[in-house]
Amino acid sequence: MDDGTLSDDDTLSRVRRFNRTVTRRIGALGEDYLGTGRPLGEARLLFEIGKDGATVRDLRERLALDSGYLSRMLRALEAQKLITTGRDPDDGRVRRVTLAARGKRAWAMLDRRSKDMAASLLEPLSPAQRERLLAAMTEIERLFRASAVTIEVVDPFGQESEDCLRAYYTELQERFDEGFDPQSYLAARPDDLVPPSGWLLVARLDGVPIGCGALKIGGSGYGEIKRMWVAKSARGIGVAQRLLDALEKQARQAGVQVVQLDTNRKLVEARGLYARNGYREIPAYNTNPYADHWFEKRLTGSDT
Amino acid sequence: MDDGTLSDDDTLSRVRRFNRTVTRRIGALGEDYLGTGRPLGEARLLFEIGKDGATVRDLRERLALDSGYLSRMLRALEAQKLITTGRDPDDGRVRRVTLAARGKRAWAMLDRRSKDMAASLLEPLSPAQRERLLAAMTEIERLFRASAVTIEVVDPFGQESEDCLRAYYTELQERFDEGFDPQSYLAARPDDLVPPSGWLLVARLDGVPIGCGALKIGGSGYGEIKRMWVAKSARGIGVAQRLLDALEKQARQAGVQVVQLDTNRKLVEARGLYARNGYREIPAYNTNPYADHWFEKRLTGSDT
DNA sequence: CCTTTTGCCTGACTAAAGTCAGATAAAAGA
DNA sequence: TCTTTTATCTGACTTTAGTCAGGCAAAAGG
Repeated sequence: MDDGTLSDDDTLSRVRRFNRTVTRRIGALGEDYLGTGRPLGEARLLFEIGKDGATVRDLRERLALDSGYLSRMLRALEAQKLITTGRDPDDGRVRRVTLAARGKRAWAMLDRRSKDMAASLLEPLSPAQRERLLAAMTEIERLFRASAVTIEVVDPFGQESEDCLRAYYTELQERFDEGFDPQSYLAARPDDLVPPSGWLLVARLDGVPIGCGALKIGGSGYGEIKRMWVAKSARGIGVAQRLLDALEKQARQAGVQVVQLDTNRKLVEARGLYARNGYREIPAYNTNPYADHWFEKRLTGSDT
Repeated sequence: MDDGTLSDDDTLSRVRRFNRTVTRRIGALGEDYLGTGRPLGEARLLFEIGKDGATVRDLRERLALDSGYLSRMLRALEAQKLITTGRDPDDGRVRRVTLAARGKRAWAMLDRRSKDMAASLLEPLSPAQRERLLAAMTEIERLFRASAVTIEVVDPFGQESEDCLRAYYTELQERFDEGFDPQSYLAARPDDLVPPSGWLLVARLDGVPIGCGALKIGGSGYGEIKRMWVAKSARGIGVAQRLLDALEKQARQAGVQVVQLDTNRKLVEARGLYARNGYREIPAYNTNPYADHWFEKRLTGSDT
């Protein structure tokens, strides 16, 4: 439990300090936002509607606003002739909001201000400093994304499971030399992934599935890892590692002593991941036509 | 004017994206702040009062609040028995605010939440990722600080001028082998630094002077740079470079063709700065007892 | 000692932000 | 078809955040 790094007070205060610094800096910009003479709420709303317009439902979700409140603000914007609203052609309940000419101008002004603000942050810096700032920003964003990834057990019959599986198969199809035919593949059936005989984990970023991994319990202390997949857009931030950790933890809890898995020679990153995590290559333990390598790992004392 | 880097749309959108990402992440914390059931303003105030208490004047300054508004909030906290107030022993006009027992508990809770939040950001990351996150945060803070530094012409008879000069002299005293005695030093007199016969520039960070530099106009196209100083706490973020740039710009505008300056052998960074900026070492042009090196630079076509 | 200045407080406002309980109409489901 | 759900709107509120004009007392300056 005592993690050393996490309980380190200094580390935490570093993070808190960063928050303070950045909020102050960005708070100052927020005021600039207001510099348009419009209340912040309206400005944000206007900005969020964007050039292409949006549905009210979408806005409500994106800005996390009370539906009544949003409706009122929209009407205020309408009264100022900044937006026009109309029914959504596909669903008569949904309203579509579009920027009117004045609204487009207001939007452009907000956009300009936002750019100016960003520029004013860079302006006093030397080219070298700018480069370092951008690099650090990119790094922070990546790591914030990484930190926002959650892993959860899901129903293998659910929608998300299906979406992940389809994405997984599509990827295999693209990458395998021999192509990929789900029919001939030794897939785990959804029934095999219902606890306690198996688990399907999904990794999400902002609610959207971006990876999965499954554990199938076999006989006499054996377990098999299947369906390891991470969306291209979310690679390089340690999602696969976390999925693997979670699966192994789950396996341990289920009394599994040896975890096995197979993989294709084209999936190099996967092989690297398994090697890093102490998986040893073993002879084929199944006849999966798409498998070129078979691995196993003996799980030792629980470490959590 | 066309800077290339600054007008680069991609660079700006990078910055804006960072702002969005971070605000969202930190906005989520703001709500956590609220998770205490207290309005944000009160929570911030309570937090700012801190374990040691604070004077009302201090709070007003730190949180940039209207004095009436602050007073009202304090009264609200008092009504909730979170704080107690009393006169400042040194100045009967000033009021001191101290956390009462309940206030201390509330404060501890806010502190806990803030820590938890920071921890929850780190928790999903691997040790290597954590390290990189902290490094990037430190870098961003440094560069934000750098970007927040402003440079302005000030009155050489003013308070800030005096403060800077004293700090400058103290530093010289510490660093020169031979010590430093202002009396025997060939200082620029304040009168020499009043435009248009001279300029005194002060660099500020959050309103606090952290550096200065002066330009003294001599005869026949000559100018001399004096009083170059940057506070220890603000070194390594390019303040001296910016001061030098500003002084040279000022010199150009004043028709100066050659800038001269002297410096002591112990001020190595300064010598490096001048060398980097095209200053050539020349024979002694004065009899300053503390000078070991004399430099000059011929200013060419204006570049701004 | 008298005038200013400083620090804090009060009263009287306002605007922004947000909540909540229905009402209404379209779409989906049984 | 009838019910239920979903998407939005309206009206009636509250809370938060903030401004501004004085007012009073302590301290500082002359």
